[in-house]
Amino acid sequence: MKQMAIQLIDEAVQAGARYAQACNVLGLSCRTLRRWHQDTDDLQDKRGRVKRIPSHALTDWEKRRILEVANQPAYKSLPPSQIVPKLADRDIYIASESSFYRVLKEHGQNNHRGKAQPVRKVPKPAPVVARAPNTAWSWDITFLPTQIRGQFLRLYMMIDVYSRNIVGWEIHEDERSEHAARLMEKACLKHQIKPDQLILHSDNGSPMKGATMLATLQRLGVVPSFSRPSVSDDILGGALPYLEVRTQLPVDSLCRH
DNA sequence: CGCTGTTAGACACATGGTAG
DNA sequence: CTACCATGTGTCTAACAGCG
Repeated sequence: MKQMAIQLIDEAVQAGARYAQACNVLGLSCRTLRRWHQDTDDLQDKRGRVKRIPSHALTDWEKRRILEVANQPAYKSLPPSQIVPKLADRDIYIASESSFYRVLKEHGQNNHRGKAQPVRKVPKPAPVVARAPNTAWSWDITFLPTQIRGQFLRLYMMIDVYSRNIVGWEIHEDERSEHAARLMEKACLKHQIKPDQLILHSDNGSPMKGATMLATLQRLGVVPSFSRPSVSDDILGGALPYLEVRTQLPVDSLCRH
């Protein structure tokens, strides 16, 4: 390609054309042509070559060494973030933590070598929006200290998410799905909840998910909703709450309860 | 609730190449 | 010589889920 361009331009110049004009026709600068003339032994176009390996790239030997070390019994169950410092303690440096990750990934060996489970993408559910009173309730059990050290009572409390009104509460000595079911029944009766009117949100405690409670909810036509595992702000006030509140009430009226 | 392990991405830097 | 681009490496950080 280069050789052909040089030949074409030379022929044009011999025929009386100017270098600049001739180069322009081919879309080349004069400097490029002069460099090509100086460098006639290497006329290969080096642009866009697929593989250009920097001089500081890891060598095959270094990559093999990374795999070798990572597969040694002492290191085979450790992540690069631990292998690299352990090697450093022995005055050995092969490559950085990131390079270890890259090389292991390249060879399909980066499969959560440590104790932690791989990160799983849990899709965020569409938020439940409370736009009116008695459309979404939330409930939980709170430990109440007694005068006897180490002994606690349990406060079962349900609030209406929209108005923050306490819709029902009871105190018991233990955590049981039966207590929760009875409280739910009383609250629904008191507030005249109709089937399919209400969503009840809670965390994932055993009384919340107990068979008695779930059966009661089903009988009352209340839709159960649970926080996602390991997500602590799914109920109220979190940055991305599972349960959102659209309330028009003044703040001081909310604080009165 | 705070820490840990893992991963992806942003960024800086070095190197090697072309274009002007 | 400078500007610019592509690529590889190292460092740091944020995000996320799991764990104690």
